[in-house]
Amino acid sequence: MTATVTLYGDLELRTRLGPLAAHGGEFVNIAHDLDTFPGARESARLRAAGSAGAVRKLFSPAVLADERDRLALREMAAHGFQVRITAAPLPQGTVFVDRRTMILAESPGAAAATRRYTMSNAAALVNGAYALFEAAWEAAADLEAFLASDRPLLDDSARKVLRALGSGVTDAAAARQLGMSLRTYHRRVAELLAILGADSRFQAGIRAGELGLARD
Amino acid sequence: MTATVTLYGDLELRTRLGPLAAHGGEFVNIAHDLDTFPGARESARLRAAGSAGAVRKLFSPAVLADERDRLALREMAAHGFQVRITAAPLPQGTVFVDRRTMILAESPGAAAATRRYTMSNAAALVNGAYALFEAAWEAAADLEAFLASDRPLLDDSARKVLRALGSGVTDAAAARQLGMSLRTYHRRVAELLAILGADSRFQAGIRAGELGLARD
DNA sequence: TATGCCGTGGCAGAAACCTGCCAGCGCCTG
DNA sequence: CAGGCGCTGGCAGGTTTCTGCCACGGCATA
Repeated sequence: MTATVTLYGDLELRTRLGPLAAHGGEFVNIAHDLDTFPGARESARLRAAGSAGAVRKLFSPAVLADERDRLALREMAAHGFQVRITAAPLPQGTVFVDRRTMILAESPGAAAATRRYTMSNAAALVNGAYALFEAAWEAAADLEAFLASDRPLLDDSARKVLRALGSGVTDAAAARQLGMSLRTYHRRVAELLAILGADSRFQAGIRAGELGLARD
Repeated sequence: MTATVTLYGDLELRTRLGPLAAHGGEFVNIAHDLDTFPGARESARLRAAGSAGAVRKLFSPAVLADERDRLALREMAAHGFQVRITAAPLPQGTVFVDRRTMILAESPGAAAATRRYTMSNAAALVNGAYALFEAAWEAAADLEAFLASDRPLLDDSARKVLRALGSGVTDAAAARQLGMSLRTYHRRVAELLAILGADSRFQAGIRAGELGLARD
């Protein structure tokens, strides 16, 4: 294979990717959701019997929109795949095989027969992209942690409470700032902690920090 | 230019990169430190007069090891560059120009004349790598936030306290788990909060979460 | 040996946080 | 209009956290 080739259609992708992925080495899949690459829902299960520990999957939060896909992700994780969610949209799908080959999905919305993929084993390109993947992976949240918190859609009130909490002032001061009574503030804090699935403020802070909630 | 070419030595890099970077469009620089790409310390200053807002730089924490480099980064930020630090090592340097061209540094430790770079404007490759960059960027910490916390090197004891705190149990339970008295645990907690520059546990939790300290 | 320093642990008092209880108010519905 | 519901705010009691104080033990040094 020359360093970089274009694959036309899902059939050609499967033809080329199949043998690469079949021998059980390291497999990395980065995608917007389970539609980014064809057969993602099925291939995960087929591979489950192999060296699942070498499989890493990074998705955008969009993958969690569908209940069945959430179940599918959980199943992957239960089979030993490492699944993480990043806050970024990941509009472009990427697959790494054994850190030597990468395949990029070019046309997210195209039909299976016309969809194009770019496949490369040029060391410099693969290594560079892989390093970026590692950076994104490092910062991404584990699937279960993500689901546990469910990346809550905090309403305005909750955001304000989170910000006040994060500023480090006493509850009395924060309540005054927000123009509510201390009792109400305490209620809001308790609700926020419940949303974040935390039993303490520190634990809630870690969750919020990891999910980037304090940046919103 | 064909889709992907190899550049040999820093001189050829500058010859090709110079015109691309000179017109002031978007410029992204991803690097281990300020040695990853030649002239990083000088070119940042030369560019400062242009559209600094379109310059983004992502570094690994190694870039902060040298005091002068920290000052250089601060200067970049003061000139309007966006500078972020990711927890990943970023062994491979990458430059994106206008989201259409990317250049990857191949030999981090090589001498200037023998160092190789791979340059590509293949849309699929560039877009895919760029998406990964965006994911890493999204999760990276702003330089000032990083420096403010200074990514504390927590010793074993502090890590244990952080983990105990993050588990959500009471201080009494955590102290028992760690085999220390409640008073000592409180001292350790206070020290950790001081290290994180926080006035409350929630605030400290956010800091720790954003910095990925809970994962170590 | 005596002294000083440092870290630990117990205790106490204060501050901060947590939550149940209840009254009051506004809104909605029959 | 009356009744029900939800939310707010004050209060009280309890729990958790915070930190100063002091005694003690271990270690290093003169």
